[in-house]
Amino acid sequence: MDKVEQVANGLRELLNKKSLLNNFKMKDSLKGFKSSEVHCIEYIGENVDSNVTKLAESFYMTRSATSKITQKLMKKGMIESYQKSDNEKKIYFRLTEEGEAIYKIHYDLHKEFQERDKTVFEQVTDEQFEMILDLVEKYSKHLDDEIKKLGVALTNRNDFE
Amino acid sequence: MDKVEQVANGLRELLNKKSLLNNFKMKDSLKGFKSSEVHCIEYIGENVDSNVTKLAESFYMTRSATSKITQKLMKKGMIESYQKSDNEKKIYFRLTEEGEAIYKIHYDLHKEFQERDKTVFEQVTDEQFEMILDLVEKYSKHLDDEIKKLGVALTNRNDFE
DNA sequence: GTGATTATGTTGCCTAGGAAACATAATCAC
DNA sequence: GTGATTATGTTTCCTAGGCAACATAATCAC
Repeated sequence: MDKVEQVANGLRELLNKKSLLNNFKMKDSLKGFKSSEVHCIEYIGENVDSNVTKLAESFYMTRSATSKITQKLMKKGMIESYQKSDNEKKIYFRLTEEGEAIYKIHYDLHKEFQERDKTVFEQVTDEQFEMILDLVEKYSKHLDDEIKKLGVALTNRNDFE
Repeated sequence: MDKVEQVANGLRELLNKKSLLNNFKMKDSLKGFKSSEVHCIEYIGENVDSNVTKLAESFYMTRSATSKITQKLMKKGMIESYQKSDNEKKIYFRLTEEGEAIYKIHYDLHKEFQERDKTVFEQVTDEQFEMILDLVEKYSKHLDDEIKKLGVALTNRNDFE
C-alpha cells in the first residue's frame, strides 16, 4: 500500500471514528434533532439569506433532501422563512429564537470538541498546517479540473471510494 | 476559523468531490453494482475468511446492513459462502469467478484513479507524508482514548460533524 | 416585447442502511 | 457438566436522502 493510500485509509477510519464519538456526545444535548438538522441550523445561523439551493450546495446534498429538512425545521419552529421584494421565487430562512438556542448548544459543544482534541494539534507547526492545507487545495483543484474535463454536471451521490 | 477547522472543511469538500467524480466514472464500468457492493467484493477479494462481522467492522456499518449486502451479492452470484468444521455459526465468504471479474475491474479503475491523481502527490516529500500520517494516527489514538473514557460501545451511526 | 432556457423549490417513489428484536452457536464462570 | 453471557447472523420496521418529474419564477436570446 503506498503512502497516499495509507493516509486515505487512516483518514477514513479517523473520520468515521470522530463522527461516531461526536454523535454520541451530541445526542445527549440535542436529543430530538438529527445531525443534518443541526447542521442546517448551524449554516442558517452563520449565513444570512440562506435558501434551499445554497444549503444543498454547501451540504453536497440534493435540493430535494434539503427541502425536506428545512420543512421539518419549520414545523419544529426552529427556522422561519421570508422573501424579498425583488424575487418572489427564492425563499430565505432565518433562525427563530428556539433555533438560536439550538445553535448555541451546538456551538458550545463544538467548542468542547475542539478543546478535547486541542492537544493533538498543538504539536503541529504553522508550516506543517500550511503544507497540509496547500495539499488539500491542490488536490481539490485537480479534481475540479478533472470534473471540468468530463463536461458534465455531477449531481450524483453515492460515495464511491 | 482556525487552521484545524480550515483543514477539516477543505477535506470534507475534497472527499465529497472525489466521491462524486469517482462514482461518476465508476458507474460506466460497473453498472448494476452499488458502491457498497463493490466495496464488499473488494474486501472479500483481499481478505480470506471474511464474514459479516468482519465486513461490518471494516465498513463501519451495522451487521444488519452488511448482511443485506452479502445476501444481494450471493443472489447475484458474485460471492459464495462456506463454513468451517470448528464453528458451525460463522459464515465465511469468497469470490466466485464472476466476483473476481468485478474485483479486477474495480482494481483497474482504482489504478486509473491513482494514475489520474499522481501529479498532485508527486510534489509531496516522504517526510511530509510521514508527518501527515503521524498526525492522523495520533488523532485516531486520541479519539480511541476518548471513546474508552466513555466506557461504552459505540455502535451508533449518524455522521455528526 | 415573446419564446426558450435556467433557477428554485417541492412532491412521490424507491432504496440503503440503522435500530431493535430475535435465534442460535460459542464461550465463559462455576 | 450447567447456566449466564457473548458472538454471529438475520428479519422487520422505519427514516434519510437520492432521483425523476413537476410547477413556476427568473433570465436570456432575439
